[in-house]
Amino acid sequence: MSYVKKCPECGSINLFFNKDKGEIICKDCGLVIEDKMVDFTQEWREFDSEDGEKRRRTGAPMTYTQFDQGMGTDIGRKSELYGLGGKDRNKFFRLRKWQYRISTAIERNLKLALAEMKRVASYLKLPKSVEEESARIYTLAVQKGLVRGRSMESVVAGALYAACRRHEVPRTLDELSEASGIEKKEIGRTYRFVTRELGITILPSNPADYIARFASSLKLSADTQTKAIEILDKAQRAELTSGRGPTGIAAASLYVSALIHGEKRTQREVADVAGVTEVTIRNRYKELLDKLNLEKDIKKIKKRKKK
DNA sequence: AAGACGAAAGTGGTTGA
DNA sequence: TCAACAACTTTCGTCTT
Repeated sequence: MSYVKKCPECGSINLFFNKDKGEIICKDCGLVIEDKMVDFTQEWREFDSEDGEKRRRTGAPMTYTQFDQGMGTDIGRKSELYGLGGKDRNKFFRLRKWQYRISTAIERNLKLALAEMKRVASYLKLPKSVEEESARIYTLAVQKGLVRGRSMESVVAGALYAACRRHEVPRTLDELSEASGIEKKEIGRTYRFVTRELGITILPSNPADYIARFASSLKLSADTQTKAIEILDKAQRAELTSGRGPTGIAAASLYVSALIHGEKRTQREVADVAGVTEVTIRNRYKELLDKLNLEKDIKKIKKRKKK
């Protein structure tokens, strides 16, 4: 297996390693560098604990979701004091004190923020990869001093939102807002600010990414989903999508395709799960009918019903 | 009676001077 | 910093099933 250290596309060394999918992805340009990777479990067997100690070559995985990336040194607790004489004992306490002092405001802030992030992420059932990315973004933001003057929570929410977008598992601002208790516009503001300051480029979110989630909460069939994506595709080619809110488009496509497949949902229902109003769905829906001449499909259904 | 449709006025955010 | 502007929402009345 070739061992990749740099992204062949943009040269970045900022690679993202997704254990579940077995992929390596470039965090900067999104290129999937290596997929279908082999097996990452240890290749030896442990017959007793000593054996394992000897053969283990690495420590715990490095992660951004721990405030010190899982690599800090801990000076132990009292239980480990057993057997230390008076001199050593004093030394031990001095070291503890220092450690405490060293953990500056930044680190304490990070600790708190990452706890909050974990909470929100699990509330939204976000995959680990997104949480990781979000933690990375937040860490960078703290290091650049971008949190100053903003509430920690809002930056956390902004980082999460950005991470979702990057990983193409978009959650709407509304959902983030509900989960974090931060106002929607506040999240949007910090999100824009942080991404701009950190120079993170975010691709405009793709309506297709919303389809699966909306469809499942509406209990629509896989066929309907496929059709909706097909419609979306056509809509994009007809330039109906630029400038419009992606959720509106996704919702309208789903609505139409549900209609075609005879799994009718009311505009209200679709509007609710998509977080837009019926009116928006209607507007998009009308455009879709006009530009993609789907009328014939709809009419066919109606005729079939009459028979 | 519920859902679909459309008009009109209001809202928050972006853009360009 | 302010005004114009586009997208979207809210509200409400009417039509259709």
